Amino acid sequence: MKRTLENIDYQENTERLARFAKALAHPTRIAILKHLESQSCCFTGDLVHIFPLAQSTISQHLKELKNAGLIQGELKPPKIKYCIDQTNWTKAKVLFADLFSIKNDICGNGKC
Amino acid sequence: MKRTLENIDYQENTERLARFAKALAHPTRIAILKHLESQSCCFTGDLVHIFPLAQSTISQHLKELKNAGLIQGELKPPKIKYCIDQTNWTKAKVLFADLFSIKNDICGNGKC
DNA sequence: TAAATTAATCGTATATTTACGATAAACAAA
DNA sequence: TTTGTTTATCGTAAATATACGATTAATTTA
Repeated sequence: MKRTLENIDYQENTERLARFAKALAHPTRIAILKHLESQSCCFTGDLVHIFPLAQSTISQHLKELKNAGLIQGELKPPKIKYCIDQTNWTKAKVLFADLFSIKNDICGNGKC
Repeated sequence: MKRTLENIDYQENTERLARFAKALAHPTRIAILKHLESQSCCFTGDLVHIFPLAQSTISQHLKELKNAGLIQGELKPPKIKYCIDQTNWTKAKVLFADLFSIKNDICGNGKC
């Protein structure tokens, strides 16, 4: 970015969808989410063993997923259990589905 | 990124999904796609009038969408008509739907 | 209390992204 | 041929993303 950035006002959903997409814009994060889905939940340490990445790097990816609202962490001292945030996960699912289904609105008024 | 980058081998679909997500990771590009869907097609110039961004910036966003395969340009000298690339658009739709539907596979073997 | 375990955060280096203006290229129209 | 229109590309600046190792913080265990 540079100088201005204009601060364009996009539709709320457009902004939200872009944020979700950004969180999904890295293969490691997609893989983490897939793993969370299949295992329902997991700890940071599990992921450190699965991926050939530093613990701090995994932690950073988890932070981004958390900031995007796609996962949530539950304290299980001394570990932290991460799970999909079902509410936002569903929200994201709907937003993506909407984007890809516009084409089906043949008459362009949302009624068909 | 830095030094190593490890070059982790993720599943083909994971990589592809991440690339699509990256293309969608900016509100301007989402808005461009929504506009393309509603209008079916449009010229670069149209977008320059719609968004308060420099022509070169719009062009750059279009390039990224094109590189991701989500849109394609057709020469209509001296203009260029951009449309959704239906093939890849469908591919992306399926990949996102798959990601968000893993949860429905309750028994974890893809059979339910 | 001391040591071990777990995960976040800090500091840092490099790559990529995003924006702009300026220029170039392709073509139509005069 | 010259001019105007349209869009891509170049060069550049600033912000963000991605990776690492080192450190810190919280809690359990010995």
